[in-house]
Amino acid sequence: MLEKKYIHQNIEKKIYDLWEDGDYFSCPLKEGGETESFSIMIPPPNVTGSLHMGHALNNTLQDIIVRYQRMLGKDVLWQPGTDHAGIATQMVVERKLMTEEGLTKDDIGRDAFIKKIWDWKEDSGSTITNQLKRLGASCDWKRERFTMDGGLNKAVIKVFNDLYNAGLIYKDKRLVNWDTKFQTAISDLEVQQVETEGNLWYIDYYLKDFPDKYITVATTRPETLLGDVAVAVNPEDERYSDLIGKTLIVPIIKREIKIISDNYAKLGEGTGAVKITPAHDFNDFEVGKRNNLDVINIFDKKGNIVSDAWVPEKYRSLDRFKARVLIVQQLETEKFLNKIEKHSHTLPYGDRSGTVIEPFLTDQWYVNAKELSAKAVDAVKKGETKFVPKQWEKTYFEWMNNIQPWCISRQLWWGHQIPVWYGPDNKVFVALDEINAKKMALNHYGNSVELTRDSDVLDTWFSSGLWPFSTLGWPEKTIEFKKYYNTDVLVTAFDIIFFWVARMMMMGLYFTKEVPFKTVYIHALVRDEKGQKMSKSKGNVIDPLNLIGEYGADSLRFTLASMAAQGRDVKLSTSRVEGYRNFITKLWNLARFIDFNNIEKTKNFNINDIKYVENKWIVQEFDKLVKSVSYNIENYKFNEGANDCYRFTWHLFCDWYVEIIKITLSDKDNTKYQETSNTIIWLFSELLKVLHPFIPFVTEELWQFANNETAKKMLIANSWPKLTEIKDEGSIFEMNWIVNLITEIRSLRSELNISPSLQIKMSVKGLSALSDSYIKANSIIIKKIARISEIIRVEDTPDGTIELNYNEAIFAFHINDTINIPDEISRLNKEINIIKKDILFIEGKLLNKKFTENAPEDIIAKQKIKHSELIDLLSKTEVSLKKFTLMNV
RNA sequence: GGGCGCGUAGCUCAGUGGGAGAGCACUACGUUGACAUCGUAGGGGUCACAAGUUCAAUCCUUGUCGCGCCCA
Repeated sequence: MLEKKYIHQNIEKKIYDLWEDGDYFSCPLKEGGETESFSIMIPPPNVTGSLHMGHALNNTLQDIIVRYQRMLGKDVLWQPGTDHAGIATQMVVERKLMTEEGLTKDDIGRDAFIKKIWDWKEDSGSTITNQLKRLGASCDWKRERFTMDGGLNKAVIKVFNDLYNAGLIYKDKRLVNWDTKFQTAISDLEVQQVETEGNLWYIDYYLKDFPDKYITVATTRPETLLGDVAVAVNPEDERYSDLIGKTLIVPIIKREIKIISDNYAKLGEGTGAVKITPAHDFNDFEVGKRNNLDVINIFDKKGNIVSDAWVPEKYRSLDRFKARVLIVQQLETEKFLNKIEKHSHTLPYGDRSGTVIEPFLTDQWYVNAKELSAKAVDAVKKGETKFVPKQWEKTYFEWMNNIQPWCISRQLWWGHQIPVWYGPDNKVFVALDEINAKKMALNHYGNSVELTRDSDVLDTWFSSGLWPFSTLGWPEKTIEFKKYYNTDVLVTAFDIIFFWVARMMMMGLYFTKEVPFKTVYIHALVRDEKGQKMSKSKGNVIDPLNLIGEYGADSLRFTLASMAAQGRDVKLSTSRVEGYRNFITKLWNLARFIDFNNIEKTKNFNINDIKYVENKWIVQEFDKLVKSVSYNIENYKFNEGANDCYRFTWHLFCDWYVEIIKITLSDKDNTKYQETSNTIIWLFSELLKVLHPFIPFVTEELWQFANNETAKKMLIANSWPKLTEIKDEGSIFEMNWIVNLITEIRSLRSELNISPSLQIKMSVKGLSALSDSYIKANSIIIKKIARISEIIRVEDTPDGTIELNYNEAIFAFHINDTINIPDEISRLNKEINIIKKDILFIEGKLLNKKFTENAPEDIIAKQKIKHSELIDLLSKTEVSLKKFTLMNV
């Protein structure tokens, strides 16, 4: 016997262990070409991360796809793993080191610190993968990889060498986004532009040769005047045209700088004159290059003012924000400050550190991304990789076409150390390892010299970019690589298109000559119920693990799937999860109904042999479901697939089919019993298969119940349902006729406030032969569900009955005692008015020549049929009304 | 400034060139040995606004208003 309730807490863990113990997640890796393969690479979550709603959605969708493809019989690999997340991980371990031992990473040194990180990874690095298991993710855990694995490191080093040798990696001195907290370069994608209320300071720069004349420049960063090398004006600006080439004195430091003409100074903006600080502004850097200006750096790595001799003593080593205050004070005292205006502008913040990012001049390694991007763009244009929904291609092209050199070096300790060694004269040797570097050095210098390895590491995305093939053992020519590359689909959110999709496309095409995935499915972002991005600072985070704990993983999965409409964000509310939890319960109770009736699978039952109408009807409806769910999963319409499942299970199977067959099942001697009991257990069992990708736990548990004796394999390893051979439109029509009739009777009863407990007699007039056969065949069903005591065929409907016009017939209900004549008159009048309005509407169309001339025939025919039906209904309803009017006299 | 998307029931969202649907919430009633995490029935919508295309527009086009996101 099944438990009275589905208690997910007791079952999910048990089922998951059974799957793992039975090795159901491992890719079969069948050699040869007979079995079609299907592969997905998980977007590796950050190793320091814990499961949030985005992960929950992302992995639910992947799991649906993967379970479905497995059931189709394909050789499926879902490759899991985590990303070493340079800054984030280093930050976590640094913090831990400080709280537990009171030490900084510099106190213990690089090697010891890296060991600490590995220790941490050993202890805590599997948090998120364990959470994915709770969600039900059926990844091939035995193949789990980490972007810092030895094998992946080998791939990274090879890629660096190859790209360097091809001239696609180079060292350059440019401005980078500098994080003063972590003291490393970061990607511009890791910089958040934040709208900030600030000031615009107007500062007077006096001319050297005309001490009473000055130019006023406006700046949001007065402290950078220490690094000023020019003031630019627009060549068209008449106000300044005679001043170009003249010398100005920078306030405070008294540096002499030139007034230059450059289009960067905009005519209408501010005073029209801008100070140029090439070392601390991306635009100024370009102006400096155009005009051959010096580059004067005023900050150290921490964002403090440098302590060079030329810097006034009181500013040396001073924090950049304190320096600003003091410099403004000094400008004011010395009368250089013209005015201050409120000004809102955007400031760059590091998304991990939360500090203001500085443009900073450093030596870094770059990948010539422009060169690599061309093929990545072509591949999408040619359709080798398709974006779903298609609109995201635009975003991809937009970014790819404006791609900047990719800065790949990071001044961190945690990551793949750059395979570059420097000779005593800073000569660069790029090699696979130190031994090879030494050989190269020996060749170059003629004697052995001391080499120093570049201390920087590579951007995390440099290694994640290789993920689709490095996880398969590349650069070795492994059978995994042959079988599973390229992958079928990448499932991810749009915010990762630039970070990751673009990089995998570039790296994949360069190194494997193939696109890394045939499809990129971009799903929504999960927001809270008000549509706001979930964030810790807003406190609106819904923890998926809490939801799993309360409602079960299946409920959460089903909710996410049913809300994953393409091109729209998912606004999640717990009431929704609760609603779908009820769906799980409904399914459970369906099983209990079968259980209660002691129905078990019998051998030698062939679904194609069934002959009773209700069974043929529901089986054909089920075939429709199978087709539709397959289509919807294959086309990434998860919400529609989930809703199909919901509708069929609840509103067809439970609400109608089960109710209809209850009578049959209550009597083992009923002629329909054998077929019907076989059909329901067959159907239930097949339905579990269709639901399994969405709600794997409860379906697996019920599968055990439904297949007691016969189940050799767990549900996860069973085949997706095949369509039956039953094709009988008549049975569908008949059952719809019955269902609609019952619905009408129920409506009428409710409208007339007839107690459900009251069984009423029903007279029927004017049935066609076909309808009559329907009534005959299904009278027991009608009586039971519509609460009818007796069905009598009559020539004329008796007086004192309430009449229901249904298709060609009239159904009259004998409720003399409780009848309320005035109420019935008003009910009929209301109905007549509605019918008349409908008739007018349709006649408006049919009398319109333009409509009859232009509209397609089937539409016109439909309208005509509807019209005649309405006319018929009207006349019959009017007859009913007349009878009551007479009675009312 | 450039780009993308969204305004449909009280709320959260589907959907379609031929009289608009779901979940939740709401109202009334509870006959039934699967299910009160339930059942039956019901109320509730100028499909943001305006113009255009069309025999026909919630859907296509354009514009307006409001909202969100991405990029600079």
